Amino acid sequence: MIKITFPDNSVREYEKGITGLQIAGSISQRLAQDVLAASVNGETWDLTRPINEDATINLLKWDDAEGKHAYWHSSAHLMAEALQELYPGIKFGIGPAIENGFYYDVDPGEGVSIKESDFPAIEKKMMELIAAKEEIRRKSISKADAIKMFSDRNENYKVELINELEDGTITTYTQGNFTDLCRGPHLPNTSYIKSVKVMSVAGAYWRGDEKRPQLTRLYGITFPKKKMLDDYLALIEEAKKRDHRKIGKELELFAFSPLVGAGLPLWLPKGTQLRLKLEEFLKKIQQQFEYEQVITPHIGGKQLYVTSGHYAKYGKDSFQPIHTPEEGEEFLLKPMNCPHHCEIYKAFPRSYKDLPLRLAEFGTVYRYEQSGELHGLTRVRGFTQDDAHIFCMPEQVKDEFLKVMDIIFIIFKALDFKDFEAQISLRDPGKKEKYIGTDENWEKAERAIIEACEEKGMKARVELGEAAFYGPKLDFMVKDALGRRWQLGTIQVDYNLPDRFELEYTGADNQKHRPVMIHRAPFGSMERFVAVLIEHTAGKFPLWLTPTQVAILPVSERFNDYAYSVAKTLKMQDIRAEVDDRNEKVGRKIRDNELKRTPYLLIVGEKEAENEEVSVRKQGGVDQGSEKLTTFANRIKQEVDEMMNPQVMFK
RNA sequence: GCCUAUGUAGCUCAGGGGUAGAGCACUUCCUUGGUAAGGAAGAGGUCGCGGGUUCAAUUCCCGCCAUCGGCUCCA
Repeated sequence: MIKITFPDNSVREYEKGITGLQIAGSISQRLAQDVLAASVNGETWDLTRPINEDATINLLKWDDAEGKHAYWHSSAHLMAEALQELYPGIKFGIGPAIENGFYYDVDPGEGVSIKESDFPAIEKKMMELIAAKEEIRRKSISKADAIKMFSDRNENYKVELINELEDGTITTYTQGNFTDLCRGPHLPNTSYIKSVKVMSVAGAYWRGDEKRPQLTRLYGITFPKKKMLDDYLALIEEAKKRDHRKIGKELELFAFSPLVGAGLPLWLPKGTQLRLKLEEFLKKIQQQFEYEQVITPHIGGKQLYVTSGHYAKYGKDSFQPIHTPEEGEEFLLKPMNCPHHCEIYKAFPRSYKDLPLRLAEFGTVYRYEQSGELHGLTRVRGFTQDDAHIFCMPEQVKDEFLKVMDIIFIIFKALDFKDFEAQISLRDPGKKEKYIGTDENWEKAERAIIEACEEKGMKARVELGEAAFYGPKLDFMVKDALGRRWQLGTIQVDYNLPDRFELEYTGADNQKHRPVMIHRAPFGSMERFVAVLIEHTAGKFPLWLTPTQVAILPVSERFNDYAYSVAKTLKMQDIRAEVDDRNEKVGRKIRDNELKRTPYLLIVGEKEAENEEVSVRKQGGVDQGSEKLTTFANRIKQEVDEMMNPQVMFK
């Protein structure tokens, strides 16, 4: 007999060799139906794997991440099995469970491609294999046997994986005619899967390496109930309605033009109003934090970027140099603002009394992103960073870093961004050649970031190899409507550019010292930030961000037509109030659905009759009582002004 | 840059070798006191661009461009 301890610390005795599924059955029939995997001493196991020693067990269901993971992992195998049936000679790469569903990377063979039109056949085959209720069996295998087994089947991708595994830890899972190298865990059989959907197909490089073969990646998702699949698909449809590209077009915020070029957004009047409000908002905060605003040109001489190191690193992959009538003279579109700001620092001799020097600029930069990377406003080739560079003494770094974090928190709070993630990006210690600067400087900078996060008590994910090439960074990531992560705010500690530009200050000791530079952009870029803001609010921005257009319109017999034409000219959509005059045909047409979403504020009324009562309505048309037109107009104006004041916002 | 898909009216989309269709929106008129009202008439397109095949191409083929979903990249 063995002792099994449950999450509530209760203990039961079972026969040696009992399985998770049997334990679940001993508790209740329902649990035995719902359970998908078992956590045994903290390790996730198959339900059918015998337990031979005392153990702590947690039975995992759909709502447990690990349960769902096992479910989707088995689904990946199921899809692979279906593919093996449909595409003889197909070779398999890897097929993991992911956040929503799973994928499998496959090589269907020379000249064979799997297309969207093939999905129904794949789904049909998967359903057949489900109906066959194939048992999924785990087996330990020696490294030599594994290599032989997969070599015999020409599964060179799998063989490559096996070669990296340690002998004695290798397992395979088999269902029907399909055997896969896999750590598991898996469902007991294929019939657990009820509803399947192949979502999309994409190319994916083997092991994420551009230089290696490109495999076909099939994404899929499965559910234990048909309704759950329908709900999931409906959810995606809903999310697509929040797509900033769609809303940005509807609200006339921004546009693209083939003549201007891909990835070069045009800010339309209303989008510009929104953006300027955000910029003004940040400027006010930055004033309080003692930043100084600067302006620098959109181009810079080649030597500027040779000095900064960017030319060597990105020169070939950037917009190419601008030439002048002067022989050999070259300018580059600026891909970042730092070098310009370094030159501002160098414009004068600096004393320790001048530091920290905080130079801020809404700097527009141009980067030649790969064509396939462009994405709405979130990934563009010309964008404006809410950039600033803080030049400070080494002992001021942490304090300055913390202050920047404060600014970011203020912004996220003001805009109700709750679900952000923080990520500390360090360099890949194995690939030091990818980065510029000394080991000592890197270590100092990395330590400063980690300590600052600890001091703020902020949990941050640490990613190796994600650092910028000149320094480590702390990034703030926010998800878009479809759950894709985008980096917004960023803070980067840089010991390298000050070296390259030979920046100096005179210390209290009358000696020359090198300042440290902190790059930071709380929004990241105005383009990406607005995009994410649109998706988070579905285009219903907070009032203080809503560009306001206060108009007082005359009321007359022809009111309806006149108000309508004015509203149309102004592209008004948000009607906040209307004259309450039941004897007139009051702007019925204005409440047209199409007009409702304009980020404009409209007050209609008669200029002469300033004492006219207006009815004030909430969204949804609920009467909020009435007040004088002028009172209302003034109140709204004041309301908006107050909301624009950061001091009021964060009390 | 790579893989997949798409590109037809302002928007959402249908169609298909014989020089274009719907709904919504738009214009004019009529009707209408209520949160996406109804009717009549009208306007609107070089069917992404460039080649090829054909008597004839928006449709078939090739190339390019742009866009969607991914991969790689992201100073």
